[in-house]
Amino acid sequence: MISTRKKIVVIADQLIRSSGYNAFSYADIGSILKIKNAAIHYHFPTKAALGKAVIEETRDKFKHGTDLWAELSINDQLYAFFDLYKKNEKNNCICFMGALGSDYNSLPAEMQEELKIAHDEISAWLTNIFTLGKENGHFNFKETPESMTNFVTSALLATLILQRVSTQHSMKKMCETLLNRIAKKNSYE
Amino acid sequence: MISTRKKIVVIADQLIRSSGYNAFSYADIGSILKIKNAAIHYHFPTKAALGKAVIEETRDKFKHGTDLWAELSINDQLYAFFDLYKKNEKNNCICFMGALGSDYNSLPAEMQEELKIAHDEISAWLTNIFTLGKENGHFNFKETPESMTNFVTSALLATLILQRVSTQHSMKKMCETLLNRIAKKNSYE
DNA sequence: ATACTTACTTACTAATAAGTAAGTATATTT
DNA sequence: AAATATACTTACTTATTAGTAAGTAAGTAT
Repeated sequence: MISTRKKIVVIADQLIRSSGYNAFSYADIGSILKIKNAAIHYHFPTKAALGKAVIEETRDKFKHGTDLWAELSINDQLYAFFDLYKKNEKNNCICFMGALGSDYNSLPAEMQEELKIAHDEISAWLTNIFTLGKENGHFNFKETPESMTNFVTSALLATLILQRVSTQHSMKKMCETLLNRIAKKNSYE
Repeated sequence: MISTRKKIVVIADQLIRSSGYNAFSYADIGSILKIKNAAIHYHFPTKAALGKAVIEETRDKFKHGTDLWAELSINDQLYAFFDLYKKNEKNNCICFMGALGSDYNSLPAEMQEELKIAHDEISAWLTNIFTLGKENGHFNFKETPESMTNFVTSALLATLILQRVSTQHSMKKMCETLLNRIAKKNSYE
């Protein structure tokens, strides 16, 4: 049995990533869950608190997910990371960083801070993957791991956004292009 | 002397790219221009019409800009394109495609259509640059020009967004990385 | 001189937003 | 059995939103 609180966060997350933070209201969530406006305020006094909770939940999920991948090979961990974006593509959602980063200046301060922390955590994880992959010879690229992290997260974030505007953007193709640049041999797929 | 109509479009453009389409109101524009709400409605009956006008203006500026570049070398035209993003970086603005693409599902239909046209025009121009550059040997990359266009526009769009969230993203570095991948020799800067 | 257009202002409406105060039913604790 | 906490609903407030109707001052055309 999932708590109402949890359900609210899940729906808010979907609304943020499909319509944007400033485009959804408590009424949208209420009508989906068949509860009143005030019930959502009971769990999250302000919209900022709800927005922050969505980012926290995303951080938790990422931490939990990457912990589960820890026993996989470096290659497979990178593929698993790519799969997160392919899943978003399938659900017609952009990633939370694309959704909230583009609205950054209109976000409440507590969400801005939380978003920065989330970005740093994801970047740190991916940079570590690239560092290890380079050390043990699985990966072969000239740039620094940090630079490659910026490169890859940028490409994946933007591909989700641009898919809405044009049919020519495909996550599968983007992942292949990225892997060609990262790995010695493309053993993916 | 700049018309009020033009001023409204310029300010709306800045507001969209700094705060987002759903985060700005006619009141914001009115307070900047010291005119009343209704005066903006006189020029743009609906917010959708204003939003559409902003995209049309951006299309015009791009068309005009690229026409002026037509006599430059292929390399210099690409650098000029990169400079558009560096200018945005300086003004602490994301690009209109990043701002409106991420809010795509909450945009009025007439803006969605206009945005798709704008994307196709920009993609077509850049793809042509890559095609010509490849043909005459200035560029040297394995992917198709179309694929490279997706790659480059994604990287530039996302770099502007992610700069808000992290100091580690630099447009200068991203452009260098991209040029390393595009050109035989990096003659840039 | 009169009619008409342009570019507004004043003064509003209806809808929606986030947020709150007070009450209620149900379960849990003491 | 009484008190308390949980998870809401009802009913509201205040602010802001996009949008409109009617009026006006200044210029332009006839």
